[in-house]
Amino acid sequence: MVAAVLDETLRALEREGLAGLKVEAVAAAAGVNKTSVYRRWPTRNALAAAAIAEAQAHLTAPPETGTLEGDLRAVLRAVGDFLTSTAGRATLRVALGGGADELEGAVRGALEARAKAGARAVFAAAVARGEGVRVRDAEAVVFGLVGAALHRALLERRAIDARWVAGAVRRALYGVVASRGEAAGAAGGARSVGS
Amino acid sequence: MVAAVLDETLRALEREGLAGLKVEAVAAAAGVNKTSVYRRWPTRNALAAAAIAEAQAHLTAPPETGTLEGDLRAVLRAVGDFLTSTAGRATLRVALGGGADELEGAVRGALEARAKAGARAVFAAAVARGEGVRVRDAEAVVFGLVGAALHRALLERRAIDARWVAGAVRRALYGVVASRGEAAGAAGGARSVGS
DNA sequence: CCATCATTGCAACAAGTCGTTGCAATGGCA
DNA sequence: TGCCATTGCAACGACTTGTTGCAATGATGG
Repeated sequence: MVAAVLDETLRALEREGLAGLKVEAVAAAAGVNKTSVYRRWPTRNALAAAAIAEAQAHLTAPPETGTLEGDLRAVLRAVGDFLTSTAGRATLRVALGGGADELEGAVRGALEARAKAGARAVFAAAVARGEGVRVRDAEAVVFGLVGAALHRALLERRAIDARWVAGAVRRALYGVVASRGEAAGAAGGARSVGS
Repeated sequence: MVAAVLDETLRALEREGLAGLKVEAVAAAAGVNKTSVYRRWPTRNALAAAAIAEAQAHLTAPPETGTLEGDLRAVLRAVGDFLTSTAGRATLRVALGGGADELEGAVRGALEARAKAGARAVFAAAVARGEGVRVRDAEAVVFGLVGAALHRALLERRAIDARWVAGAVRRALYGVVASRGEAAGAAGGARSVGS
């Protein structure tokens, strides 16, 4: 019963957002009486928080690949999977809410902490391997990539596939300005790195 | 009366989103009877659509600066201003909605078309000037920058100031990998370009 | 100055939603 | 069997939503 309700809650959050979450509708969709839902989760926020916590618990960090470009691709693919799942879209809808709500802030904080930790880990490993990057750029690069994925998944509504991920990571690392004389070379060379 | 209601509608959309929009509350906040609102805009979506259309009508394209980096900074600053305004946040909340709604799709389409047009114009001008970029990358770069701004404004909730804009554009154009031997030089040199 | 017309305010309404409560039914466990 | 926690069910009061009829207002034109 708990699992079914939390699952339907995620589905409802994805569709309607936190403000539009209807406990009674969730209960009905889960084949349960609304009284049971109210008894276990007294408020709308408690129900939403439980559903989101459940969803986050199933997340797992991508494995190391041995190169910064590979690691970033893996991270961005994981972000893409998250952004195209019901759990992820529900989480994001709550995180992107108005701002006054306490739950929204907590979800935002959790997402940001996760991204920040991943960014530092991946860049620290790259620096240790002697790749020409600075840990100083870690957050900015990863936040930028996650932002690009947000734009693609939530605004453009296009698929976050391997091809797009590879291009985004390549642009983030090497830019798009042809540096003196080695025009397409950098892009082509970079494309052979990573998973 | 019309202006006051549409203004309050934007404020309400920013706070509560499309699903949480309460016509009666908007009317009260605008110092108007709800009947008058219902007569002019029969449905919730009609009211929201009118408010968003009003908001978009006041937008203006940033001026050309003479360099790609300067143009991109101007565009990103404009995006930042939009994302920190009531009108912008309201628009985005609607655009990022569940997906089934017709209004949401229309708003997404309008935002994307605007970004796409800006991207092509800026990159086409840069290519014409002989800067080492390809128009092919225009959309990807601008969408990536807009996405980064989304992440910063809506998830991190940090200010989109000149410093951050300059860094984001520099990274987008030149990347973060120190290309053979000119480690910090590329960043420092790039910083002197543009507005 | 008056007649006309559109706009707005107001009060009441049916229908529906929200969260609570009291009580009965169910089912696992000793 | 007796006990306990969990769930279903029906009813409730309070509130919200969108509609309607009617009166007040105010601008325009003769």
